Parts: sequence; structure tokens; C-alpha cells
Amino acid sequence: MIRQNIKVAVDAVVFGYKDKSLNVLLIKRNIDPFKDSWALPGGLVVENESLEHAVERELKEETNVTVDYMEQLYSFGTPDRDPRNRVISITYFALVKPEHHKIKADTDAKDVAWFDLQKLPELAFDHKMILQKAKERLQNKLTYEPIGFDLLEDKFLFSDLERLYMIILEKQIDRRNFRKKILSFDILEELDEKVSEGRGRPANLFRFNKKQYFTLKREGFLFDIK
Amino acid sequence: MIRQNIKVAVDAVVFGYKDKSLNVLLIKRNIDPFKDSWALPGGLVVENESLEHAVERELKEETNVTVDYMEQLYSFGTPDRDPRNRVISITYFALVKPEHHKIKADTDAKDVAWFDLQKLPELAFDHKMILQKAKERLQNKLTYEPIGFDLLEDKFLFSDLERLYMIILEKQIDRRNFRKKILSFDILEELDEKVSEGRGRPANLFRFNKKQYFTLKREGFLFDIK
DNA sequence: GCAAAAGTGTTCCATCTACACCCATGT
DNA sequence: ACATGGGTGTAGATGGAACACTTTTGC
Repeated sequence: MIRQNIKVAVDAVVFGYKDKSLNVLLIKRNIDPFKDSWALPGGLVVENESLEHAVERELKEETNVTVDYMEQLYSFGTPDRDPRNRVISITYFALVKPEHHKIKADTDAKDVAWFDLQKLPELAFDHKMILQKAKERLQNKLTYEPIGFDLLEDKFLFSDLERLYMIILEKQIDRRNFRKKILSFDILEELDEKVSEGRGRPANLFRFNKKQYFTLKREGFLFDIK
Repeated sequence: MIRQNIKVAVDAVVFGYKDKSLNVLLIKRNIDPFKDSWALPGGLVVENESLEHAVERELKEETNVTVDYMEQLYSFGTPDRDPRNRVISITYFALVKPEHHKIKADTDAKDVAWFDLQKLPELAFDHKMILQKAKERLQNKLTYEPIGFDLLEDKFLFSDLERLYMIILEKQIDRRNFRKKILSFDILEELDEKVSEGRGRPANLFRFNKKQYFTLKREGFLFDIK
């Protein structure tokens, strides 16, 4: 068997909707290379753990976050992407509801923070590329799966759902058409609760009916937003 | 740094349209484990080569095929997927025009063959899972990118394009609607050549106009087949 | 002349798009 | 009373789905 000394790592791109904008979870590195740079949470896979386990473990260790939704994103393997050794990174794409988690730096990280995607710092390694790939995944996925609901709180405002779509898809959306479309899917419950955000007419709260969604899906229904 | 001894491999799922059906390229393993089983072509990544280079090299070595289209598919990393050591495999999805290549077994492979997807043998390792993932990618991709043309010969029959779509999407397609839709994209040239296949009315040959496709794409045109 | 595959149009329905005014609240 | 965000309907255009007969060849 060929001699080979390649390390295997995992990294996670964790998105969250917070303060009316789309955020990504970053850590401040505590060790060289790229000490003090911001980077995606991640680290080396341990001998006998699955890749998913490695991501979840690193996330928990470095940020104290456990994710609501996760899937594999892409693997990055350019020979010189890490200045120390050859490291290939299998990256994951995750969504969380930021209010559900108290982030906290720990092992290997001297700080953790949510960053508005519009105001990102420089990132370590090739993490900018990874984030770019994740953004594309998010854009695509949003249109054919109801993943928006994994980013919002359980009870949310329609205007937040709409804002989320506009931010991610980077385009204007017609309020009436959007609302009509989403409601026609019949996967939302309109609650008898109103919320006033200080100005304007108080808005109704909605809740995503996951069970209903899976029932409809089994019957052939396709979620699809242009 | 953590001690870690995980090997990194690449495997390729190569599809080709041949004899009016969809085929996948397999090799017969020459070494244990799974000696004499059929498997996807692939092998360990060499220290300083890129992942793409590794796939192309292994494919060339084991099958004598060079691909027309390739993209990364998914990474498989379950701890016990290889009975020898821990091996994670980064898999690739490729499309070729089978008539353009003379397949030939070589290093590590005692045989190479195209297999109709409907008549597959048992596969080594977790390759059945990999193939399943590749099939899903093919199905999705077919609907929003003109990858069908990478599977057909340069000059092809409309009926083959249609058959290809029906095979991959596993459903019937209305001939008239399909033709109308595809032609409306304005990315095919109808040639002044007819081909008779023994029975029935001779059919016109078509050619995919790649340049035209990229021009339209740049202008915002979206390829989309339901 | 018959079997086999190629080629071709129209109608109906569902969905998308564009678009503007009133409502409920806080200050 | 005004500023702010929430909530709602309609008409026209577009695209998708359903559907059957004629044409050209080989045998």
C-alpha cells in the first residue's frame, strides 16, 4: 500500500438568522497558523468517529453549539491549503436558531461570534471559498426545501421569513405573491398571537407545521419557491 | 497534533449512454479485499496531487478512460467502510461518450466493463451507496443543466435524447411537449443529415451548440426541464 | 401493404407577475 | 396626525399538460 500522510479534518459553516440579518458562526483561532484570525469551526477527525460525529464534537467544543440541521457540503483537498501538512477538509453545512444557543469559546478557540454575512472579517485558510460554496448551497436549497424554518424561531413573523428569502436570494420579493405562495402550501399555522415591534401594526405569528410538511411530501407535494 | 492514520482515496462514478441504455463503468478487482468483485474505479490519493488529478489518474490507469465532464459528488467516511484501514473516499461524478474511449483493464484491475444500470452485479465496499448518490445527482442535474449532451454522441437523434431523459428520470415523457421545450431553448442545431436505423422513418441528426448555450446562459437564460 | 419510428399543433388550465391601497399601532 | 410596518385582491400573460394523426422508410 502506498505511503500516504494526509490528515483528514472537518469544518462547519453554521448559518443563523439573527438581528434581522443572516449570520455565520466563526471562531478566533488560538494557535498558529492563522493565530488570531477568524475561521470556520472545525478540526481533525478522530480515529474511530464518523465524520458527522467529528463535526458535532468540534462544534460543541469550540462554540458550544448543537445544530438543528446539518448536511455534508463539499470536500476541499488542494495540496497546499494548509501550510503545515496536507489536510483535506470535509465541510458541512448547518442551520441553527441562534436564540437557542449560548455560544462560548473553548478548546482551540479564544473567541466565538456570529458575523453578519455582509460584514465578514478576513478568514483563515481557504475558508472564504468554503463559505462561498455554502452560500450557494443555501441559495439553491432554499428554493426547493423549507429550510428557512430551521433558521427562524419556532414562532416567527411572515416578514422575517420574507426578509430571510430576500437576503439569501439577493433579490426583491413581492410581499403579496410571496405570502400567497407560501400559504398555498398549507404548511404554516397562523397563530392567535400578535407581536408589536414598537412601530407599525402588530403582526401575526406563524409556526411551521413539520408533520404536515412531511405528510404532504410523502404524497408527492413539492416545495418550490422561485 | 492528534495522531491520525486515515487514508484518503477517490472513486469515480462514470456514466455513459450506450446501446440505448444508461451504463456505468466498473472494474473487476484484482486484489483483496473484494478480489474478483466489481467496483467503482478509484484508489488512494498520492501525496502531492490534487483530488481531481487523483481521479483522472486512477481512471486512466484502471480503465483507459478520460472524462468529458466531472464534478465532485460526495465523501464517504464511515469508520469501517474498508475492512483494512480507515479510508475515506472522496467520490466524483463523471460523464463520457462511450464511443470515444477504448476501455482497457490495467493496474489493479483484471477487467473493465460497461454495465447497464438495470443489470448491475454486486459491488465491493459501499459502492452501491455511492452509485445511488450518483444516480440522484444525475437525476437532479439533468433537469437544470444540459448534461444530457455530454452522454450522447456529438450528432444525436432526438429520440435518443428523449430516451435518455426517460431512463434517468424514470418516467414517461410526452414526445411533442419535450421536443417543443428543448427546441424552444434554441441551443440545438438541426443538421441536414438523416439516419435510418433499419425500421421506421429516418430521423434527423441534431448537434448541441455549446457556444450558444453559454452565450444564452450569460444573458440569464435558465435550462430547466421538468 | 404493414409494421415501426419520426414528426407535428391546438386547447385548456394552472401558475406567475405586476401592481396600490387600507389597517393597526406607537409617538 | 403622521410614520411605520402589516395585510389584502385582481387581471393579464405565460407556460405546462393533455392529446392523435400523418409521414417516411424497410421488409
